[in-house]
Amino acid sequence: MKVYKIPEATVMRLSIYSRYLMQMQEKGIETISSGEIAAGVGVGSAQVRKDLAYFGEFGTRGVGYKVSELYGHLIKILGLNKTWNVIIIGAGKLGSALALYRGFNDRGFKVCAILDNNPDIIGKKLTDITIEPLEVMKDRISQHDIKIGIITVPAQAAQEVTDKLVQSGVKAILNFSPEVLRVPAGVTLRHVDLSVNLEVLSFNLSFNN
Amino acid sequence: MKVYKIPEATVMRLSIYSRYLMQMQEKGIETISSGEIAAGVGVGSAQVRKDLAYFGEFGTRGVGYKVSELYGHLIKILGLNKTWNVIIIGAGKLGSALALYRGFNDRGFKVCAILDNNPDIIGKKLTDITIEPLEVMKDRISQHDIKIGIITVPAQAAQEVTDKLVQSGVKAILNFSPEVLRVPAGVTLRHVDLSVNLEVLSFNLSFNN
DNA sequence: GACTGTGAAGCCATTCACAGCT
DNA sequence: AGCTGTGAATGGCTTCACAGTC
Repeated sequence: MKVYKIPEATVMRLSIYSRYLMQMQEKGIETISSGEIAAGVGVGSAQVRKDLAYFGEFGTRGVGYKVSELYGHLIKILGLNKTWNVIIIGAGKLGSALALYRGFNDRGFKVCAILDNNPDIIGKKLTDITIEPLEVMKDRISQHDIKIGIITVPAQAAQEVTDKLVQSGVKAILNFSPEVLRVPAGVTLRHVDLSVNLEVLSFNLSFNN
Repeated sequence: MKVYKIPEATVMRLSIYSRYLMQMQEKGIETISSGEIAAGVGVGSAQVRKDLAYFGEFGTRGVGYKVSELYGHLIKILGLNKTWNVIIIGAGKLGSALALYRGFNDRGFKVCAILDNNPDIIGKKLTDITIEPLEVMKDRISQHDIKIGIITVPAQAAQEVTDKLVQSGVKAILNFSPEVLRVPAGVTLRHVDLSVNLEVLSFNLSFNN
């Protein structure tokens, strides 16, 4: 375990392996090989073993991996052996949809607050949380010890919101706005660019015929 | 008929460059250098030039690029010089949010149909389109010559819906469900895995301290 | 002097292939 | 015999550095 930098692609695959293992566990499967995991998630078996090798030796030669054990390791590696409180900024359609997305809860992410600056929707309830104004950002973040923020505001507001989140102590940001954001060192940023994803499809359709 | 293989990362950046150029154009800027584009979107200037070099020589040495001209080239490269009709399968919160997402319309994607199998929401109107049952899939796809499908159904329904889309003539799929999908050769697939994105953040928060 | 276009170098992730265990 | 773990080979994207052009 003498590793500095883990490839991001590896981390994403670990997340996918862990979900696959959860399914296998529910099916009652107790032992699994790298080849079976690979077939299940659409990668090569050497890739699976290499990804795991960054973090230790979890298998038994000649046998494979114990599903529950490997799953436990992956959950710990991914930091999912605790609940992460999350704040969403932007309570439009997309922000509201994410706030109610079950997939987050299932994996240990809890949306504790959703903020917006539109007076027309402030006060509206989404199941158990209420849309609040941006002013409460700092309070909610320290109150719930929030480390992760999700941005679903329009492009022109995104950098300002980002700065406020960072200033309030958030350490990781998932950006759904179509804007390239800057964060200081020490803050992790990921960009889910919806239009870019469709445009890659458009490119492939246009270019390959 | 692939000529050269274009890295996917390049295509994604081209999409981002094009959006940045649109902004610069609106600001009235007529000429721009690779270094300015690079600074604007957070990459290196050599990267910008290499990305463009896959498709031709668009600049003038010693000067830079004409914004409107380069923008036009990128739009054509990305296949955005036409309108793409899109179908969404799954009219839950996320599917509805995507159906109403302005960013798609702004870039030439038109959501023509949104389907679901839940009788409680079939018939509901989202602005100008109405939620319809899955049975109309094939009709809508041929009627609007739809090549792109977006999947926002639960995991357990995703592969079945994918197969139906492919069978109905869709050639590109954007998958928002947390499920690894299989498509035949000739169909492009992209996966936007919301949980994976949060889990990468969780990993970074856990691992780097 | 400034900036593009590009071969070469560097770097990083993936795949191969096999030694090592069970 | 079967499967993991891993050094070596491969392949591919990014960065460098500079010749070419305005």
